[in-house]
Amino acid sequence: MSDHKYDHQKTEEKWLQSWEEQALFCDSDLDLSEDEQKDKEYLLYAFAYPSGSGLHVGHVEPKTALDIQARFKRMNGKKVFFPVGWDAFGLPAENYAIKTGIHPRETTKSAINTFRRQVKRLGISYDWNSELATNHPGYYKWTQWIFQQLYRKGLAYQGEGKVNWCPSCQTVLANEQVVNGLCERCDSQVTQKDLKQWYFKITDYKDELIDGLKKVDWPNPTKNQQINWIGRSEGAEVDFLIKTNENSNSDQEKLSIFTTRLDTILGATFMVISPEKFEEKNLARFLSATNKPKVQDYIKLAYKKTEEDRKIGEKDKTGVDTGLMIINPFNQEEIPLFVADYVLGGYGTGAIMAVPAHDERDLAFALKFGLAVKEVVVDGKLVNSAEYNGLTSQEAIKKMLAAHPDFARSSINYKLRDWLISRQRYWGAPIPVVYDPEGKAHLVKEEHLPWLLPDDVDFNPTGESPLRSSKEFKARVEKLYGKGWTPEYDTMDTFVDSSWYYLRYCGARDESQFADKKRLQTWMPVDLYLIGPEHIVLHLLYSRFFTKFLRDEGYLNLPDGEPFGKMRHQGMILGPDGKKMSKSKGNVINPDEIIKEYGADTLRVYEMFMGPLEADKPWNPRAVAGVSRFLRKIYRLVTLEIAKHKDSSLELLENRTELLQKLHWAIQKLTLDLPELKYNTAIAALMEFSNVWEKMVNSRQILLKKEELIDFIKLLAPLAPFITEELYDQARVLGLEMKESVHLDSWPKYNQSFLQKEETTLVIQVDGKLRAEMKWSTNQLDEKIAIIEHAKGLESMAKWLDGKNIQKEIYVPGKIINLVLA
RNA sequence: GCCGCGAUGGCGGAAUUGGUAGACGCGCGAGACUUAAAAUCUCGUACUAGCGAUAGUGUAAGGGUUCGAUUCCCUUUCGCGGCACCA
Repeated sequence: MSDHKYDHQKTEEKWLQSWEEQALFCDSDLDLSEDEQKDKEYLLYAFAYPSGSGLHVGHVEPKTALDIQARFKRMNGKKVFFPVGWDAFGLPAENYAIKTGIHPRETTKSAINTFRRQVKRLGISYDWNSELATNHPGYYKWTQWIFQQLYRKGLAYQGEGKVNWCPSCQTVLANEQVVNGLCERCDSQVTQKDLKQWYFKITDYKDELIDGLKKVDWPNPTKNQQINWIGRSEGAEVDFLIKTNENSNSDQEKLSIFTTRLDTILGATFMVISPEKFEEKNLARFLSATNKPKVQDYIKLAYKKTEEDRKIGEKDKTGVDTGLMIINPFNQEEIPLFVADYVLGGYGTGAIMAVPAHDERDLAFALKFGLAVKEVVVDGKLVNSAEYNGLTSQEAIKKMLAAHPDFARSSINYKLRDWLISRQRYWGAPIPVVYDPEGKAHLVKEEHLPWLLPDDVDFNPTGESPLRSSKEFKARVEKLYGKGWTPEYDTMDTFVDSSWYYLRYCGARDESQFADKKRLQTWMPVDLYLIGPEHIVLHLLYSRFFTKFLRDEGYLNLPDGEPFGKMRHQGMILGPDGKKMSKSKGNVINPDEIIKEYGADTLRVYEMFMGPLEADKPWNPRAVAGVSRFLRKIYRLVTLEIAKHKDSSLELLENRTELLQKLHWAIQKLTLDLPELKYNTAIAALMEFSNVWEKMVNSRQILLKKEELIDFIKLLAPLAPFITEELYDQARVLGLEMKESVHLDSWPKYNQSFLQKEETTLVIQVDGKLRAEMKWSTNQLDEKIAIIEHAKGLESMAKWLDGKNIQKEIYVPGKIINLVLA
């Protein structure tokens, strides 16, 4: 008899090589017939940034989860497109270059090589023919092309924008590099600096970005996050007047506020303006000599804070009294004007009326500065509001707007801002713009795309964009456009790269267009997008914006304009200590080591078994061994069964009902759970079946017919592709007709007749507490009266029912009986 | 601070159109095999009381709706993700 031990290392490498030779999943033919298109399945994993430290067990989870989906769908006859790529531009490679002098191109290349090797070792069935990397000129040519299309439509424009600036390092800092307002490298105080930068006008699509969410199958919380981010709110704009001493009526300064609670306007006891708006309107000219320096000091201080600090610091509110008085147009009341940074310059009108009785932030501010609190809505009705008393909030708003069109009008505000894409960095796609000697911007001519990222660049921070140090770049522009012309030195935000990669997959090698039009038609939209929760807002919003824009330009026939039909999220794999894995905590698990010790199948199945895909889950080294045990047991059981079939003296076991019930139950469970990505319960079902099987294994008779044995192998194949391929191969001796690979075979079917039991267990409760059980024939579960009578007559029920009055009898068919006493 | 999510045995988790809480795995305990160990297998394992049958308690805390709540509603606590230049 053969040895039933499984050598994972040898076996996995054998099949890896075999799959590679057969090019099993590189369906170079992405051009489907119309008939085949109905069965298309485009599976997308948020492509990864290839970090220098290699693949992380956290990467393994979503890749495996989608791979299982890909294999399951293929076995169910779908045409699967499962591409792979690398989000290869970005800050870490550049920072590494500053530190070591090694060019980001080199580190990125070797990081991608490492990732590619590791991903292949996991047995992820990607279509490598469509592989792409955003730093490749063949890719970023089209990133630049999209920039140019946006520019032509007026959706890319230049404006002033603030950046975090470290005066000591002489460099722009990412928010991530600012820690408590200090530079992470040198601990200097970070300041804000104004720069002329490029923006994409995503706000043109704000309403469609909200409405489109109705058309997609995304988790509701994700939709809500997007909706709240766009932050559409309906309200009113009201003009207040600043009371100044110099002028009487003629040119009184207007100050507009936006409010969603116009009904509370008679409860406004002060007004707050943002530092930015105060400066913009030059209100300092009205200040008294004593107030002026005070206010200006405050504004200076506020400007030093980053926006995030301002938002987070909201609970400890700061502000300064300007000494100016503002006139509420609804009752001519004079209220004081404060400058405070809890009001943001960029939202609404940059000024608010403060109603401390009905707004928590205003209340906190009022309490700190000793300001009046006036209640104007009680039990849903207005009070202290003159002619509006007694009205509901809604009625009051309507009446107020109707009565005073001269200074109050309804208005809709959005939190969404335009997308700032300029980065003063090297490792990104150059913005394809040149400036003429007068400083006017022109697009780089299309024949000059890709507008190559220069190589002769000094990465060390000098206070200016790194591309400025390239002689080649300047010379190139003068040569192509004329003397005195200069390039744009900034590069694009890496979010621009990642906003359209799922389109580029449909034609990754196409040099004549951003993607193959026919393949876009075939494969878009994406059928399942799996991304981490950290991408919920920005990446998805930007991608949807790009898709809608390209559709509007006629490049994409996608009526909904929604790129991702169904989307789900994976959770985070935490360290064994339950904390986020990080080098500094020393709790990082390396997938290579797990593969070496247990094999890729174990790693895959373990990660899928840890818990629900979307949950954060801590790593448990011992539980990995448990999964390995499970797979080795399967190997033992299957090879033993194959051996039994070869022994002609053995016969099929007669009473196999329990085993077959469990098998068909498991087939059903996996058929339902796998498409729902409920892998943890699917694996549990396979374990339950193998437990039943194992208990019978000492029998000298055959337990599973040949076909049933193959069905079981197929059931496990999407989850553990290596060991199942090996077992499938060994099962060829059974002489059944089989495919070249288990992964090309079809998904097993379950037989309903094994799933129905003759008797059903009913639970009997008294006052909602479990007291007894009874069995009842499954096809007579609608006999309510007989069932309740039987339950009441049970011997074990006597002690609960004797001498008691039953007030109510509840029967839930097939489930419970509840007898309610007093 | 704002937006979103979560909390179930010693641990990861299972169960929700409201109907037997704890599937499956880990760990732990006992046993079998073995000279022994490893490996493997069998049985047990929420908590409290009891030899046991059994009874009571129990899904972060408090309250509510219901015949019945892990599931629905309200309040609170704690934890996680995002907050526009990390990707």
